Formats: sequence, C-alpha cells, structure tokens
Amino acid sequence: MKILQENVFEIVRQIPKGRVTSYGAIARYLGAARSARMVGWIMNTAHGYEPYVPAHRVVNRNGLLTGKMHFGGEKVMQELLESEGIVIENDKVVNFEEVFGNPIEELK
DNA sequence: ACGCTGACTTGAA
DNA sequence: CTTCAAGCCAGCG
Repeated sequence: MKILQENVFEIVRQIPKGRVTSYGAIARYLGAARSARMVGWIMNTAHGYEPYVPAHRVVNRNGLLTGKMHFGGEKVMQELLESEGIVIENDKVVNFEEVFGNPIEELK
C-alpha cells in the first residue's frame, strides 16, 4: 500500500485523452470504496501539483462535473473536457458510459 | 484539542 | 422511482 495521494495522482494521470473516470472507481481501485471523499479531498490537494493532474477527467458516478468550481472557473472544466472530445451538457457528461474508463480493469 | 465540512458512494426506506 | 442517512479520512476554523 503506497501513499494514497501518489496512487490517485498516478491513476488520474493514466487516464487517456477523451476518457473519464469516477472518484468511486479510483477509491475502489485503492481498496477504499467508501473513501471516495478522500479522492475528492486529494484532488483538492492536487491543485498546483506536478505533473499536471487532469482532475477534469474525474467526475462523480453520475458523470456530473461536481468539481468544476474548483478549477478556478465554472466553465474551465467543461471546456477542457469538450476539447478532448467529451460531450458535456448541462454540466454533465452526455456519453459518460462511452468515455468512462474503469481503472480497475484497464490499469490493473 | 474538538468539531464541522467536503471535488462521493451505496444502500435502505 | 425518489429521497434520506450513514461511512470514510484529513484539513481547517
């Protein structure tokens, strides 16, 4: 068991372009399915971390851009995702199931 | 030092 | 089907 923070950052960095994942998926991959909040908290610490952590590729289980407000802008996250080919509508990922990548099955 | 809040998830009523 | 409640750990007031 490594440092939780390092693990989360590594996983998020492994997310390919045009692909997203959920906090729960990461938490489950770390063996802390019920600690999804920790993932979100770590994302908060990821602010200013290097290399850049594509936290915009991490959304909640509903595909909703919950953390968009933490990007310094409410449209920044959406535009970042859209620039990667992800369709966002009403602050949520439309084709979420299509772009969703499970780290447990892909990074495993 | 204590208690609340938070970028969530899942299960139960 | 929708709504409510609990669990998780750490940071911050």
